[in-house]
Amino acid sequence: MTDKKIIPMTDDIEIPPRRPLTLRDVSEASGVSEMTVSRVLRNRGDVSLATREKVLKAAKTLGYVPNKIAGALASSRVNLVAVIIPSMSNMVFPEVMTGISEVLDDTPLQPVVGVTNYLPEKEEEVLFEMLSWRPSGVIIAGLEHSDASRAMLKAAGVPVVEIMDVDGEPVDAVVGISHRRAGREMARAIVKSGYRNIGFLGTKMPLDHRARKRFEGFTEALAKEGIEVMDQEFYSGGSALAKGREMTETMLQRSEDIDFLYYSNDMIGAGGLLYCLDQGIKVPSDLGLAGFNGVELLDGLPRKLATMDSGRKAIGREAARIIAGRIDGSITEGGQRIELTPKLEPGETLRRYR
Amino acid sequence: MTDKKIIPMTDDIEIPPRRPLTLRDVSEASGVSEMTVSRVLRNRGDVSLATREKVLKAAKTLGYVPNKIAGALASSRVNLVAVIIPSMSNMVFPEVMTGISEVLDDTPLQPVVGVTNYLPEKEEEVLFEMLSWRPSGVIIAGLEHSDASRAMLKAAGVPVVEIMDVDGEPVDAVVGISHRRAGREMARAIVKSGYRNIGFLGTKMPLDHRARKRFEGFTEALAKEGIEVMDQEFYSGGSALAKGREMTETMLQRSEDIDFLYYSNDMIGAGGLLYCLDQGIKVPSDLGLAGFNGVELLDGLPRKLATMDSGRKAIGREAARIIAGRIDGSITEGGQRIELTPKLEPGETLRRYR
DNA sequence: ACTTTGTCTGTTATCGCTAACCTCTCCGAT
DNA sequence: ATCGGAGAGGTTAGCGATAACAGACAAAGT
Repeated sequence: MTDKKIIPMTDDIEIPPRRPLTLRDVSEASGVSEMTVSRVLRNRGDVSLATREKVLKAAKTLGYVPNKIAGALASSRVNLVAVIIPSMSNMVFPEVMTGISEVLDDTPLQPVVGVTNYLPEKEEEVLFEMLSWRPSGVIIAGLEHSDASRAMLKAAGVPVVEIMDVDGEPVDAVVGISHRRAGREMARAIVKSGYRNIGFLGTKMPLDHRARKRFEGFTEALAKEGIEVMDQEFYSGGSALAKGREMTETMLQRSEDIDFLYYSNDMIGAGGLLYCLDQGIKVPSDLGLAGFNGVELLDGLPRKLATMDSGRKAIGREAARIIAGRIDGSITEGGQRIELTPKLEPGETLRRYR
Repeated sequence: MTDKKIIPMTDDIEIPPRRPLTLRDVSEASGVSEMTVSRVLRNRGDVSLATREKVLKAAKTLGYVPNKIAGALASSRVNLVAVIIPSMSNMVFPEVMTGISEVLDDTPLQPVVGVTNYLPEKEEEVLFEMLSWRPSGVIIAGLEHSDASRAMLKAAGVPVVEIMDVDGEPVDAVVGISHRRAGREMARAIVKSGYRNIGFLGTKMPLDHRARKRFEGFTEALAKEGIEVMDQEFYSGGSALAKGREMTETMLQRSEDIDFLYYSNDMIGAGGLLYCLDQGIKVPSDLGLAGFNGVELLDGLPRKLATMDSGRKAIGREAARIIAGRIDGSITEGGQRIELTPKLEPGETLRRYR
């Protein structure tokens, strides 16, 4: 207040700050200590109404944006939750994110996303990078990680929730469904409907452990009925819908007797369905179809594809709840395990119970 | 090295560190100064091979993860680029992200995503939050921002690239297409194909400025031909594909003479197309259809929907290039403007030139 | 032998903020 | 009058890294 700086007076009202603003600038502008400004800006401790308003006004007119880097370092509190997922471009992870955001929006926490493209090395990199920002929690897809990744997760000293899958050993908490079981249940439903010559069409199979586990559960349950998968086809890359068409065509030509196609996800399943309708193949009487995930896209198809809802939004919500609870102290122990039950949605591409 | 801590000796070999590791721990473990460790870990300055190896080994066995918060504060360098987009769940932004990542992967920079759900207030919040981490650059969708947001962007003192749209005044650089022009061109193509009774079906229209501008350009070009949009229908929320069906049904019932439907995006367009095929409506002879975006999903449809590719990946790449260039100093001035040209893809839902 | 140069490593002072502690005032209870 | 304690705000010391400068030492030049 007393020390005046020589400011070149021009016609401008705003003096664009070359150097980014700090608490000190606000403190000088409002005539109180930096600490008080800090208190006002964080709504901490007792500050008189008058001072509070003075400070807020100064901060606003200056356009002050607090530096969280400094804040985080000083308080060793970071309101970030690392979310590590394999991909953003299929319909599944955006929905998981929605569930996570829904819950975190009511907390001071903020999700930060890292994408691994289903590559373990990339996962390791992304994890390392994210942990170096010292997030307050980690949500990570899948249970399969490199040793180094697991070590980092353990050493991070923050809550970790592995999501999507429960078939395996989690580092800490886990929220998901059993994909093996999902595969088994679908197999049973298919057999129950009277199909016997079954083909499997899959995606990114070496890398997508969840798809792999579904396939394993699927073949296992079929084996119990004395049935073997008649044909299989894998792909990766390209437009899933178009790939679904192509693969379906290929398989139907190769294996004429086939009467059911189980797809590793709804997108290629939808492609297959559209292909069948185009070709005038009678679905579900001559050929049954099923996918996996329960994406809402299916609602717009001419016929509703049989699928199994994987509860993505719920998974996101539960995972976020665990993280939030552990951070705010309302949950004290770790290692929780939430297994959701996928629901079979028979749609219209599975013969009615016979 | 000299001061021994009392550690309860158990059978475990690893002593899980309760307190997160710091440079000091590595420095003590390897017998050199913190500074040297820092140099090794960042590959800066000269360090003898012997020391380097010693340090790296210590860091690895301890499982040290550098604290970027401290690093960023000390160096006032943050390798993050804030990317602010309205939504993650449609197909367009994941593709933009792909373009961005492609370019940033070759740099030390890392994208961090914030989602606004098309809400200006949320955009302001997200922007504030991200700027408080002092990113090295900002990529933000759209040219329409609240005054406060624009002020923050200007004051941030980092390169800003507004993407997707070029119809308006950017804060700094801009990369995108002209949606007004896209609308106009589509209108011309439609009229040229002989359609006259044209309906428009749109999404999230009050909030999605790009869709609005396309609509404006569209009606403007039609007006030049003395044509008025015959009917229009808007929606928000729900499964886009299913909504496309519903809206199409509604409109066709309401306005019997209609012979063309222009959709504000490919997803609802695809829904409309599927509906028409279901109903046995002759596309494109009795009814023409067109969407917008050029999403790859269209490749799998029974008939290829007319659309206009918005070059999302290219937009992401160009934006990232500007940011990267400005940060590494290879680009010195700001304010660049890159207008990409959307390409009409007539597909099979637009009558051939008559 | 003595400076010069370069290589490698250590020391010191921040970066912008917050935790923890401290001071001062004022007011009611005793 | 004295004391306790709440309310309001200030002071000091880091948080964990890095920039910038400052040695130490060995090889090289004169």
